[in-house]
Amino acid sequence: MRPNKKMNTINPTVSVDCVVFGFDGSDLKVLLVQRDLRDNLDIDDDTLVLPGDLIFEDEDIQDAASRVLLDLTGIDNLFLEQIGAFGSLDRLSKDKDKVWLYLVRPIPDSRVITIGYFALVNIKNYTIRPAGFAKHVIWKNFNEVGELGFDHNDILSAAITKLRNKLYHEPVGFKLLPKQFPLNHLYTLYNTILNSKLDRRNFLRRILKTGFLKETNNFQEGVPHKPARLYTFVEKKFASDNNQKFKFY
Amino acid sequence: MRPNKKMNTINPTVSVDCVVFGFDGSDLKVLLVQRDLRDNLDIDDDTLVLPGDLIFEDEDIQDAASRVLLDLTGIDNLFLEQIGAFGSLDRLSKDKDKVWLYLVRPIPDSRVITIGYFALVNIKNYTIRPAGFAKHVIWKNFNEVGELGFDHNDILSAAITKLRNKLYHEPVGFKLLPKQFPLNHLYTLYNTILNSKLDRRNFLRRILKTGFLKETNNFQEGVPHKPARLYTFVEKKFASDNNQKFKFY
DNA sequence: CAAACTTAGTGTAAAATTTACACTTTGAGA
DNA sequence: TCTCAAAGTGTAAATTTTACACTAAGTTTG
Repeated sequence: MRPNKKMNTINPTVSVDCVVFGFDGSDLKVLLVQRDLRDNLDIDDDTLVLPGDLIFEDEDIQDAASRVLLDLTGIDNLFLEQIGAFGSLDRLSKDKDKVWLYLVRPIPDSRVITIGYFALVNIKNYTIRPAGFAKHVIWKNFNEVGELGFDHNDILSAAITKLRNKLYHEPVGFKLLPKQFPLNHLYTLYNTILNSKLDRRNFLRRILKTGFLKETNNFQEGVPHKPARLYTFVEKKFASDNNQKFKFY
Repeated sequence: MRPNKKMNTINPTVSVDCVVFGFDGSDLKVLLVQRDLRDNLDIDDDTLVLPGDLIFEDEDIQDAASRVLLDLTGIDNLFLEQIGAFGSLDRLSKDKDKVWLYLVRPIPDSRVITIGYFALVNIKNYTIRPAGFAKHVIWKNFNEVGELGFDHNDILSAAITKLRNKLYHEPVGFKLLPKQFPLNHLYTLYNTILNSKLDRRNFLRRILKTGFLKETNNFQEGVPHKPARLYTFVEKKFASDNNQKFKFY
């Protein structure tokens, strides 16, 4: 092993943690893992945490985040954006967290700085979960998230703030929906995430005026009422229009 | 030395780098250091870099950024905000960067992830620089920044983007100006940083309507024309008004 | 098959905001 | 006292935002 070649060894001082948001049509959801089940530990600890892991020495940080999500959930190649670095000195100092660290980490006392990422997924793509994941990966309603392990509530707070800001300035809502969706789903999504009650007609008019939506000739199926027309997001249009003044809603 | 007590040892894998913006009345400036002079190296390398350093094991990241700025410039206690983590695998791989690393770093080949911070200062507070700093610390016009060491151009890009966004949504322009300032300085600042040519009357009206400015009974002195009235920023008013829809200009 | 139910889909007028635009005033300096 | 440079100031037209409620269409139930 040559000195300059780091053979995929673990970097014990830097980790990534991912906030994965989903939307089920009425609630905003976050992907969480129960760490004792994930790591096959036989301890009295049902703490939920964000999916995350230490990085490898020769691994790009964002690649590490992708790897974690792929390993854990089978979700590949998704929209990922950095939230920031979290490095408080006491971020690993809760008692239960220490127990866990001593059981699974090579250097349990190491100071670890974590880089938070956030992702938006269409939750329907992941309702049929590979069997192995079912036990320890859960979609939790954002509003019902309790105390998480480590400093993960802080990371989650930063993520929701970022999501809300993005919703105002970039067309990201679509990432939480299927390719084709009725406008009312988008409307509900905005109201849910922004905690608001927007005027429906004004919302529809404005969202259409942006030009990011294209109507299809398909309609909802299997609904017990008049089926709504489905729309798609016109991905191309955004990059060009990407000026500072853009306000999505 | 007890095992859990890390006696202020250096963490060789995590650093901080700071983008300090200043405004001299007509140009946006960035604080840069010439690393060979800073580190007393007798090498053929006049590369400019952002002020930065490795962190200590028992040091909060943001505290590390503060320390760097205090050590280097005498600037204490300033507005600092995280930009994000930068960790590309090749961020330290330019030839000149490697030479420098081998001369000053305990573990020159270590993979280092850096956390970027950005700061806004009133440049006038720092024109009288303590003698020791004068040689290697410079205020460079933002538009004239060339190739920096490491990945510091990337960090700078992220910083300017962040600054421009903040200018739209938060009253941060004041941090770049003295306590009392004429409105035209603020106007020039916006035009300079946003690369725009805003309508002057509309700008003044809107900026006053926000309620964040209070007129004083003081006027410019020593100017060869009608002295303008000076205004101050009413710090308190912001936090309360901090709603999502706020658009500063 | 008719009635009831549920959500889809649609327009307008008033209010508020934004935009474009140019001349007079004031103090300093020559 | 004349000149210069920036300060300071208003309005009308265009655009955007807001508030607001009924009809249409498909599904289900009796």
